[in-house]
Amino acid sequence: MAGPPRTTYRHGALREALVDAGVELARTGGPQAVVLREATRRVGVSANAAYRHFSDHRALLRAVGVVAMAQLAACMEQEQSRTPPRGAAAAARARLRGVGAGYLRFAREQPGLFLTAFAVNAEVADDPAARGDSGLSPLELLTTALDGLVDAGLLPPQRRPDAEMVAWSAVHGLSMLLIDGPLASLSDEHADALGSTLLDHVEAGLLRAP
Amino acid sequence: MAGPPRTTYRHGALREALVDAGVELARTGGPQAVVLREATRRVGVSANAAYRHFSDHRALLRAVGVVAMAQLAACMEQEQSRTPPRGAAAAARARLRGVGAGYLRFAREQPGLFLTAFAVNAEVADDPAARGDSGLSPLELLTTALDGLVDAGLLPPQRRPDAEMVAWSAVHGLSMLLIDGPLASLSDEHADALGSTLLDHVEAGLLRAP
DNA sequence: TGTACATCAGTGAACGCGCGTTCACTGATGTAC
DNA sequence: TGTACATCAGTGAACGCGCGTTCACTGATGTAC
Repeated sequence: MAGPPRTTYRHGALREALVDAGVELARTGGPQAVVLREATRRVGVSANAAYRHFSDHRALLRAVGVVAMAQLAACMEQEQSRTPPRGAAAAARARLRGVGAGYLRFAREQPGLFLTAFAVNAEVADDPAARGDSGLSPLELLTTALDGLVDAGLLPPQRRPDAEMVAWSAVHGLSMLLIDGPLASLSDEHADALGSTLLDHVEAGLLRAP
Repeated sequence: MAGPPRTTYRHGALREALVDAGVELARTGGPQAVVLREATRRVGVSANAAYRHFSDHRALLRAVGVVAMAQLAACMEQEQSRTPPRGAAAAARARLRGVGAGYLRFAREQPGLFLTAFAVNAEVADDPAARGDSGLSPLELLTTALDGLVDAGLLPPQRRPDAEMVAWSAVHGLSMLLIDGPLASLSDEHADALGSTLLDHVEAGLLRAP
């Protein structure tokens, strides 16, 4: 983790190294585990060196959260690009599906980062680094997908305003039940199946006749 | 909080007093705020006196969680008894509605206790004190309501197995978005309306034709 | 090209804090005689 | 009814821990002459 002892007096890329260490801490133990002293320890630097690059502990956590948020967005985009859609309507549905599937997969595979992203959500919403390859944040990916469903004539426009919240709630709730909650001990197969079923329900709920 | 200084050497009901203090801490600051030393401080007792009644800090948190869980169940039951239903089908639907509405209301009105109940969820599931007046736990209230929908012929039996998870996810997810997340700054009116809409969606999703 | 110097990213030690937990103890209480 | 006594719920002090943060500092680096 700390690598070979520095020969140079100056580290050269301490900020990045601290963020990396912080990401690893968050990955393993969630936002609570992003401890400033531990990050500096892992990088092999004195504790107060962090203050050259972060105003305080929270700023480090925020930087870690930005990375987590970007990874979440990337996970969604990756899921979206898995099933090449044929036809505009199918493509629109697949885009929403990808958003949900990516969210669930990230929560399940990287619960620590997922919780960290959520923990700093409000503070990093405007950060241009908290985005995927498309340049969109997780929320923007959802918004775009829902807009696409309206454009395709699948989602009744009067249902559009609440659609974010309905879809996000369902998917976020399942994520939490699977991470912390009563569904934490499920096998991956069962969890995946549950995720699929949930996404079916969300789709059916949104796309049902008005 | 601490009341008048004890005249008797023995407290007499220290366990209850510590749980009460813990509940107040949880109410204000969530599970993180349930600090053993602070609870003893509020009761006006030395820190280690707690160890006469709890094996360790976690045991105190668990006891607080049991109270929170019972209050959650009571909130659901209260919501269920609000609208007296007419007709078996309407009654079955109202029972599910009450479960969801109570969950959302408790999360919104007592976020600290809500998070505490969730935090100790697995550990207090079997505790007979973690129940409402009906003797049912929150999960059992949900299960019972869903069974009632099947009995009333409203919920297709093949959808029954996943129904808990679908309903719970939606409602838990919205709760979290409202507490911690991007919906935290909503007005009560808007939050209530959102809750209603979400419950409509859940119902529509579960009860739609097979 | 070589040297003096300002910059500023690092160091090492220390701070105050609050936590959970353990120790040997004390004294109010209820009970047995 | 009065007294000796065992019980055990409390006390007070201390422990080790790890945290975030601040202090005065040092020395490698790049730049100006």
